[in-house]
Amino acid sequence: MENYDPKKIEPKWQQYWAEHPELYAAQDSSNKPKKYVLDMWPYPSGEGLHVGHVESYTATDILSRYFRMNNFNVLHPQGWDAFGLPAENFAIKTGVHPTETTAKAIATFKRQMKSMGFSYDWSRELNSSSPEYFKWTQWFFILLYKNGLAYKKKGKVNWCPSCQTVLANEQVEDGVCERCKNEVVQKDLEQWYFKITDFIEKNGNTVGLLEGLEKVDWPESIKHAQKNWIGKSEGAEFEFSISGSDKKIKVFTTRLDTVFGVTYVVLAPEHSLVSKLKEKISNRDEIEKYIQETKKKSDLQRMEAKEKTGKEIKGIKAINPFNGEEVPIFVADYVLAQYGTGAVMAVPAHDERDFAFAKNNKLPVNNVIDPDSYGFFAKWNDPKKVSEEQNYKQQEKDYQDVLNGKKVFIYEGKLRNSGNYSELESKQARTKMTEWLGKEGIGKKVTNYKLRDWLVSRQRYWGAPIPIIYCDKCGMVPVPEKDLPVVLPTDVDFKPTGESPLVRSKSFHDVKCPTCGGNAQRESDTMDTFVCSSWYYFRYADPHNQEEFASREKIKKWLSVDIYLGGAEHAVLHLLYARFFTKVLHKLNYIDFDEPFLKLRNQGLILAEDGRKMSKSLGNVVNPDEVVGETGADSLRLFEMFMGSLEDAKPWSTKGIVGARRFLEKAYRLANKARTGSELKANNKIQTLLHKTIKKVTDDIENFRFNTAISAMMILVNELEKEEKISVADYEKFLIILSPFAPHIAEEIWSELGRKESIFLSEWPKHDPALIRDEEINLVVQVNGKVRDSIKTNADISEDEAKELALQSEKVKKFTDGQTIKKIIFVKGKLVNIVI
RNA sequence: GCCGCGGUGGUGAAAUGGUAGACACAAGGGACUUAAAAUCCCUCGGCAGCAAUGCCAUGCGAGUUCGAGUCUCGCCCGCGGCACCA
Repeated sequence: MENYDPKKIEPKWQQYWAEHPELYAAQDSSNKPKKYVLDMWPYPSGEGLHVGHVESYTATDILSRYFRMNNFNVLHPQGWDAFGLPAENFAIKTGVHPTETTAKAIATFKRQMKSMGFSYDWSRELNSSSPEYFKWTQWFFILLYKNGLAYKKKGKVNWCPSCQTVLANEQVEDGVCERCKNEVVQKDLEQWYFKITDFIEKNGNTVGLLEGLEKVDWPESIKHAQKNWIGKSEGAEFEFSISGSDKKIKVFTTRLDTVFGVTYVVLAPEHSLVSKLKEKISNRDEIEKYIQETKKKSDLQRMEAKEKTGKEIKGIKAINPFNGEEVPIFVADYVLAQYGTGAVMAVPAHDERDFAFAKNNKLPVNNVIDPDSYGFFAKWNDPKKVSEEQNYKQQEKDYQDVLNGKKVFIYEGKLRNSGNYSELESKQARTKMTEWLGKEGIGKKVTNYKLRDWLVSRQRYWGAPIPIIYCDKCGMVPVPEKDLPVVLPTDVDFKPTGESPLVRSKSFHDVKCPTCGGNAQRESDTMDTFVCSSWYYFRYADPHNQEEFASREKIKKWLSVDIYLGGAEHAVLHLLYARFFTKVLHKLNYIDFDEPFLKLRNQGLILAEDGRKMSKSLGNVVNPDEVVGETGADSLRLFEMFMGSLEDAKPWSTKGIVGARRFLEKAYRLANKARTGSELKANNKIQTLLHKTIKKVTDDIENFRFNTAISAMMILVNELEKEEKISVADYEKFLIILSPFAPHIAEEIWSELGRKESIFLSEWPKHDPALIRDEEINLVVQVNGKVRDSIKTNADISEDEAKELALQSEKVKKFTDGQTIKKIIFVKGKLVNIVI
């Protein structure tokens, strides 16, 4: 055998695999059990594949190959989330059409993926920017539109001045654009929305977005992020009447139990009542001025302002229906117009924000929850924290401060100063109070959510056109299915103007109405690229279907996705939207499942060698092409899996990769020692280790612990190296378990051994339970939990024998001599602990 | 502020409540070589000791337990998510 030369063997086997698609193609007509193993499809950026891509694609490749060898019919496709701003921005700068840029980037990505030996079924490749694909994206839009789930609405929206387009709430992070990091401003615009809020809770037979999280195997952090984003809060809505007006102020609260502590009511500056009550307001100018001022502030400024500002609306008062008290009404920008009713009852004694505002405006603070009743002192009573008397005095003072309204108390407890409700616990009080509201007809139990409908229209070119036509006579008309796809025109000027570039394309914009044939115009906005990626996993099941987005039969065969891998940054973006789409299809009876991704894992970030994020500007990006060229794809695959656990962030190490390479070289050289059975004596030690390794690697793959699977194989190889001869049968078993990790070298050695068929047609080896049983163990002997000796003995030594053995140990005697032994703990096959 | 995840050698990291540091990188020493590379062997958490060995050690402090990196509580630090959501 020659030396291990990945430059030679890797291209050779990549070509072989390209010529033998039957090795990895998903089989629509097979009866074998299926596995759908999916990567989040990448945006084909001009920069090419990142080592972070390589990490997660290697993981799914290992799983796919492993499942195939375990006799599963595996669907493992790849495609391109090809619409998006970078290509369009590039076009603005250079005039090169996005179609061209995208095609080039895809070619690079695909070449790089093939050079890694990933076993994708390329016959199912998708490209979201191809008309064959976005025809169905448009079809989905119309499906939603026809079912009342897509609608147009004017309202406050997020506008990115740099990207020159609106953004969904999910695409705004800390007030800045998720893409370009510029500050987002609010604009009043008419835009398209998808009714994602219809699916927060159960919708017909379709399990909602919240409840559905309970049954999927996803990282807790992602589930949490989604729950958080949906932001469910249960409370009550009820009305304050206004003295001297028949208008009412509707408020939402989760703390109805504190309603006797209301000392004022606040309206958001945007609240419609302010203008409706104009005539009654005596300080109209002052209020108007305040509202204008807050309008000037961006959301970011409003959030950052620490002072709670506001103005009292003079001339009117709100009446607390529970006690008939008249309280002042304020406008203040700490109340959000978009949430709840845009108005709140303020209870400074029991809410930090109200407390801060009340202090600023010298408003009364009325305590209505007894802090003593609900463990206010629990914290102070902890003897570890406070045993000193001076702290008792502090407690006393805090207690008095709460009662006197000098301190805020936000916890629940027993009500006081609350009329008939005094002495009730918070929870009980809320129930009774809500009942009373219902009886009086002034309020009810209400659940609020933070999640808003998904804003899907974008004023950009490089996306799927929204298939709607505006007719002077017929109004809004969806493009008939037979006319789909609505393709992108080529006569456009890419320069962003705040309108979609499509507006200025004559060939695109003017059209005949499909209903009446009269003059009409096309909708010129395109769809958010997240719409394209909300349904692509269906298309892989049936990628060439001309009649449907995918046939029911194929969907039934392949979906749901069994294993889904991708970055955590999609926690509330793609992963939420895709679940919404699946739920819509379930509701409309296209499919019979309502969660798209059963098992989700996030790969951790691969950081640069300096521990910072890889970025072009820092010049610390690792290019997979270079690594493959220098060390080989198998080494890169192996090393990325070996670096640490899949889900953790970990820094790249140029030096570290040589460990992977050395391991492969050792494995390769072992072929020289391989002999057929008759030349060998039975080697129990090797047999045991081999079968333990098979078990460990199998378990580890199933549990995404690729790093420890590799170290187990390293241990095996280190041991095999010490042998003069090894059995071919044993060696082949090792090659098979290595093959998902390092497919090229495994194929190469396999064929060197004289095998004519691909190693990937082999069956995954099973460990022999009889062989992995240890005959001998090291019995650990502890004294008071400290290890004092380790005695080699047989594995099924009895309790009495073990204790006897332990007590005889000289090392142990040093510690036990002259002591009374209280007891002896025995753990079978493991240890003896002598307690003195 | 709230929620989630994490903190282990020089480094990346392993450890069903049962020998902490497997595996690998780096470093040091040695063999082979005219020499280098490659390869192989040895050492490699800290302190003390020639050694046997002992003590200390998984962010800090307590607790549960025969026994805690692992479980509980309280802190500190880092990363991520949410955040004037009433």
